[in-house]
Amino acid sequence: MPVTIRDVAQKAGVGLGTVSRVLNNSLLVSSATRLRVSDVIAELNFVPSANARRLSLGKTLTVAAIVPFFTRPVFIERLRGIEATLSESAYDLVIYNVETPQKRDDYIRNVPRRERTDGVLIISLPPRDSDVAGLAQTAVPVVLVDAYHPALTGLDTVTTDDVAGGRAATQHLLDLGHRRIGFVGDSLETNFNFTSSRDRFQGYQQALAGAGVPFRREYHAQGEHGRYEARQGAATLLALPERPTAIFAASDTQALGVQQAARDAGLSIPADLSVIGYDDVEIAEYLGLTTMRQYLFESGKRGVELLLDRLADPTAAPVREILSAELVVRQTTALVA
Amino acid sequence: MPVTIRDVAQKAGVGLGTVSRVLNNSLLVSSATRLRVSDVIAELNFVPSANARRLSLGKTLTVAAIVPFFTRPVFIERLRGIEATLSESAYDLVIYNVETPQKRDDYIRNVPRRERTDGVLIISLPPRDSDVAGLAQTAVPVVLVDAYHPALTGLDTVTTDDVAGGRAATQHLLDLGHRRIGFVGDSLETNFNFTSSRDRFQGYQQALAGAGVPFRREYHAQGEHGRYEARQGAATLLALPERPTAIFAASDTQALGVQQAARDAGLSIPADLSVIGYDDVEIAEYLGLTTMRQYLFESGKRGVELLLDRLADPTAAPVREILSAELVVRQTTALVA
DNA sequence: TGCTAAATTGGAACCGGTTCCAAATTGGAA
DNA sequence: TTCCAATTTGGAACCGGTTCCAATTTAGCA
Repeated sequence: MPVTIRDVAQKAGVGLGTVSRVLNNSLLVSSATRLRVSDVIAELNFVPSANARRLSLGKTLTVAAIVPFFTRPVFIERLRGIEATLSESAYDLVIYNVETPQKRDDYIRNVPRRERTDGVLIISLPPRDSDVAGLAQTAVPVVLVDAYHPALTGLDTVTTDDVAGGRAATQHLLDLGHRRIGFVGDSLETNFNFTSSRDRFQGYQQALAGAGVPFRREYHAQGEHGRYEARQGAATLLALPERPTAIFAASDTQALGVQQAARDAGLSIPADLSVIGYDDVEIAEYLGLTTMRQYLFESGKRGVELLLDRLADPTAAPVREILSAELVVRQTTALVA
Repeated sequence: MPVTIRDVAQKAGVGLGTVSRVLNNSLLVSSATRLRVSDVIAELNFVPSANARRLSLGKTLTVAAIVPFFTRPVFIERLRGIEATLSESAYDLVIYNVETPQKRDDYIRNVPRRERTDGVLIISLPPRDSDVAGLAQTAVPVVLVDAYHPALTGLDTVTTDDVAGGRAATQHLLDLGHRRIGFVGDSLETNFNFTSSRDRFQGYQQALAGAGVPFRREYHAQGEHGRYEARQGAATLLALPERPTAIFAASDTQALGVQQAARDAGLSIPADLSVIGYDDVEIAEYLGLTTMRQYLFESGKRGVELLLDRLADPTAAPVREILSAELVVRQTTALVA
């Protein structure tokens, strides 16, 4: 029932190869013919079948993004960069949302296949050792965004230096005179092997060491990622006999939980407790939260650009890009009392 | 290079029709044959080409969602419902993000085509009169979610009764004794013809009328959707000689702007000013914002369900579903002083 | 005007599935 | 044992594009 390229060819009185050439702006068509064919295409309201095109080209014209919890602000912002950049190209975006370790394994193993997609972006999901062999020799290009594996040097990657970011956040608190600094973050071992919290914790430890402040195990609260869990973790810290005067939360979401805990404990911010978050999500500005700004949108954008580059030239040397994070001082941090 | 169904057939010593039957769980295969073919499929790590399948079936196995500003929390939450429901089916989701009126027109006109997709969800974008003819007779099923057009009675729709919601929000303020109630919302005419703010405004007027409170034009602030604009609009209201004692914001985002304006004006909430929002986005709970809860996730879920039903039975009578909204009282509303 | 190179054009073959019809096999009843 | 119906199997034709090669037309030049 739909109009096909053969209908157009017949009506225009040309061969179907010619119609195809017109569609693809080939230079091998005389302008008279091009005009005639274009008219018929418009007249019949012909739109070529994307599927036939894909099959014939042996490409899917599709880029896949494998992303965990895609409704969290951090991932949304990265996706926005991906979408904005990709929408200018000929590729469609298909999102694979990961909410369980099973889906994660399924997608990482089965999405990067020529039959499914032309290229893959893996967001914030560090490959496991068992994935490495598969990813190192996939038929389609894979770009890691905010994820890394030491053995996957062949893949383009865009990461943020979370260790440096964690150091900078902690240094900010040290500079304000704080010495009793707590850390509220994800469990060091997560189901999804997220590294950001772990790396920021490492930066925290480095900064403390650099300032000659001993790390106190009891100042480290870890739990599932989320506001509620962070609130509980922070509550424990604030109940200590010698409570921290400042808390570094591994994400803005967790910083909100810390603020709740402070409120619960009757502490005012920043007078009694300084709080610094991480990410600079949209709501942070509204809440006046001091935080580390990550270039989230940019990371998605760069990821797509690297992927498109690689699709254009599969032999180019792999690129490893590292974005920086930047301290944004607002109203939740102050000199130690 | 990739393994094809013919490779499998050859290796298993069967015809390619038989392999296809195994893939599609046809009953017309003996179990011995099925087993043998399955073994070869596993051995060769064969995955059928989705494109070839689509072309052969004449279907795209894809559902399109046309959604404005997909990074806003409200739309994200609807998309989450869509994604969660669709991921259980055989369909992939392709998101068309609308950020300009041009894209909107382009997508509404060109996405609902058999060549591109099997079904379309249009989110929060009310069709224009010029779209009606096209949508009424598209080749593919279209479901409207949070959007409506009186002439499109043939389409399945899921909407929320925003007029009733606006009435309920306003009634809550009236019940608390407020009589000077402001409204901060979108411009009545928006580029995208969004109806939610307009409808809630209508509910607001109805509730006022029902309580015998005259509508005061100067209590109505309108502007572009956003926190910043709402802050400005609210500032104007709060600067009036006889300022409102309560403000109904057409969305939670705008309610945040109203709160900022109150803070700027040195008013405390809810002692000096009651504020109610709309949507109950995630952050509302954290901020203790009184608001109207919409079933956003549910709307996406139902939209997909209606679409899948229609794909299964194109002749069924169109369904029109209306979700309700629910008052959630938190800490930003109180009895009038 | 005749001839050759360059520019256009037509359409078969192909991409990798599904489907349908005809052929082969199996099983049961007579 | 024979025959027929039911079950199972094989593979050609098809979906609608692209591409490549051969054929045709056009253009340039002696």
